[in-house]
Formats: sequence, C-alpha cells, structure tokens
Amino acid sequence: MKAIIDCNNFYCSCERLFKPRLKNTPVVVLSNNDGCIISRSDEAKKLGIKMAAPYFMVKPFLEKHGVQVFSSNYALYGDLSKRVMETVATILPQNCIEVYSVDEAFLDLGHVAAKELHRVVQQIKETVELWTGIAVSIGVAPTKTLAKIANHLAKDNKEKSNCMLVLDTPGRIAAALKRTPVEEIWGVGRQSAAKLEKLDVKTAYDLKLMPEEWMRQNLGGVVGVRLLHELQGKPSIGIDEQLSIKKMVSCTRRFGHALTELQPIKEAVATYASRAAEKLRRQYAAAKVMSVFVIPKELKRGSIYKPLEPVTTHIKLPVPTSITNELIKHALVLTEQLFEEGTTYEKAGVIFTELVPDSSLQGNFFAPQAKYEQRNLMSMVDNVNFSMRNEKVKFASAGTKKLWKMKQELLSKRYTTRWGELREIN
DNA sequence: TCTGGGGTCCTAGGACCC
DNA sequence: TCTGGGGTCCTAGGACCC
Repeated sequence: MKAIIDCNNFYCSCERLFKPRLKNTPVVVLSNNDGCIISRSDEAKKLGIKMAAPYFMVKPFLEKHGVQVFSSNYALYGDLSKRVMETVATILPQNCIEVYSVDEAFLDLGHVAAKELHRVVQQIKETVELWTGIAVSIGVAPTKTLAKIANHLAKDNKEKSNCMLVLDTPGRIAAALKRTPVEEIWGVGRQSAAKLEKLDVKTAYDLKLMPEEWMRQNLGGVVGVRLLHELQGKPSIGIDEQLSIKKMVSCTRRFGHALTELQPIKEAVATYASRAAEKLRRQYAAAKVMSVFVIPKELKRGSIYKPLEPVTTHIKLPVPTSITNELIKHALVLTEQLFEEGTTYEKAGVIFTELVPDSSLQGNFFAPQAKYEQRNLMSMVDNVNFSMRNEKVKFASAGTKKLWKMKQELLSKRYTTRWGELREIN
C-alpha cells in the first residue's frame, strides 16, 4: 500500500502557527510579487475565494470580509516543511519516504500489515500535528494515484474522515472512483479533461473503464496507459526515495515594475544567475548550458489572461561550472543580445540545464590552481551568506539599488530561522 | 498600475548517418 | 518512369504538477 501525506492549506497554516489569534479568521497567502493567491484557509475557501485569483482584483472583497493577507515567506515555510518531513522519518524508514513537494510526501507502507494500517496512519498524523503544529491529511491505497484520490476525498469530508481515508478493498476503491470527477485526478489537466468531457467520461470510474489503446492515443501515450493502470490498482509509479540531482535549476522572476532600460535588467539577471548558481552548488552540480530569457510586457492585455511569450537565448559553456562570476559574465552578454531598445520588459530568468556533478568540488587533481581558488571563494560566499542570512556578500553587477525588486508588502517574520525575528511572548 | 515560480516527463519532427 | 529504410540524436514545445 502507498500513502500520500499532505499538509492542510500549508502556507496559511504556517502563518497561523505564530499568530494564534488568526484561528477561525480567513487567511490567504500571495505568490511572489504579491501577484495572486496561492494558499487559502478553509474559511477563505468558504468565502468563495479562488485559487490563483489575482490579488489586485479581489483585494476589495478581501478587505470587506476581513481576510488576513500575507506575502509568501519561503524561509518560514521551507523550515516548517523540513520539520514535518523529519517527524515522519522518526516513524517510517527513510527509504519509504519520497518528499514530493514542500507540503507533500508519498509513503511506502508495503511493510505494514493490513490490520495495522489504520493505527500507523493515525500515529503518523498525530505525531506530526503534535510536534509541528501543522495539520495534515493522509490518503492510503494500492497506488499513488489512488492514494491521491483517497487524500482528496478525506479532505472533502473532514468531519467524518478526520482527514484520513484508507482504500483497502475493491468496493471502497470503486465507490471512491465514482465520487471523483476526472479533472480531479492526479495527472489529468485541463486539456485531457476537455477531451474526456466530449466523450462523456465524467468520473474516475468511467475513465478506469476506457480501453488502453484509446488512452495511448489520446491521453499522452505511455503517460495515459500508466494512469489507466494506476486507476486499476496496478502500481505503475514507484516511490522514489533518493534525492536525485535535478535536471534543471532556475531562477526567474517578474520585476517589481516594468523596465525599459538595459542596466537594471542586467542587474536583475545577474542576481538571478547568482541565485541559481547557489542552488547548483547546494546540490554539488555544475551546468553545461545556461539559458537567459526576457519577457516583453504586453501593453494591451485583453480580459483573458494568456501566458507571456519569452524571448530566449542560450550558451553552451566551454567548461561546466557553478562559479557565480563566470556565469554572470555570460549571462550579461546574453542579456545584451536579447535586449531591444524601446521595448518594455516585465520578467526575466536564468535557467541551467545539462547538469553534471561538480568535480572541482571533490577536488580535481588536474584542474588549474585558479579554479580551486574560485571554488573556495564560492564556498566562502555561500557560508557567509548562509550564516548571516541576508546576502551580505554580493557581486557588484547585481546592483545595490534594486529598482527591479519584487513587491512583498505583507511579509511576516522568519520566526524559525532568524534569531532577530524570533516570536516574542509578552 | 497590479495576473507566481520551479520543476518533470513525453512526443513529434528534423538532421544526420550508414 | 524509376529515387530506401532504419536507427539515433537533438530540440522545441506540450502537458502536467505543486
């Protein structure tokens, strides 16, 4: 059996943890740049506030209903996420836990006897809630996809389920599938849902009865077939316990406000490049390819929001590297190539791909001495920044005025990771 | 004025090779 | 009039997820 454990309204729960007075008050958390809503408390959901709603459009409504609004505080959420995962790891072996996202983990319960399942699930839930203060939901079933469905249903009916649901018999599975609309299935997005709609395939139960060949041809080839098997209870997506090296690392952001000059755009790109380089070094990787993109601002935007078109270019690096100043140097050249006088830009990003293990880190006998020194410098920069926690050491090209910096007007404190922002009790 | 950011996996089709 | 076929590698882009 497999399980998914998932933190309820995670970002909102984190904010509430340090502000108990907000219990029973509607709370929402905004995306970067205070752009749109990415987490809602139950009370906020009840008010009808939609996921991803643009903040500026719903702001009057939020004010009217006394909704508490926060900018996203990733230092806080990241730390609490780590605590939740570590708590689970005190109950299950590490190789049975796949951390799937900041607020979710898949669990392999293959070693748990059938009659023990309920008890173990309950123990995990109670321990996490007691030790971290974050409420969680757990769904259990023979496959990951079915466990996701179980989790979904558990949350839909919190009072009855106590946020736990175990689908351990064919009858329970069938009943759950019948209650699940196709668009709520993990792996069925908007496009697929639209196709299924036309065929009158409405529930997960209907989908489970589709022929394999149809799935192959219409729902993404092998992806569709895999989904079908998962719904049928045949595990086709395994538990991936290892933290593997990522295949891509990036840092991309919308500017606080649109930019028309090359200089501040270069500063922003240099900053993104150095962020992304830090991420590279954190997983002991170096990049072979660096892409830079900018997104021109669409001056007249229709009523329907459509994705923005990036202008991209990339460079194959002569030698894979994670050294910030080398990467910045190339990034700035690419930015100059992309920039067009007279155009207004609203976003940019740096993406590293074709990552390889950073051999200079382990010490490469044949590497020139200068490389070592650079790598050591990088380690020092990383260490200083990590301990000082506020980008004390920066590269000059990243600029000091930050005209492009994102908006975060409603930021809460980093209670758990900065001594200076510790919660005080009076 | 104001609509996030960071990922993965897969497919189709072109280029190239023998 | 007739002009192969199969394999591999690469890239761009679609779809999806949290």
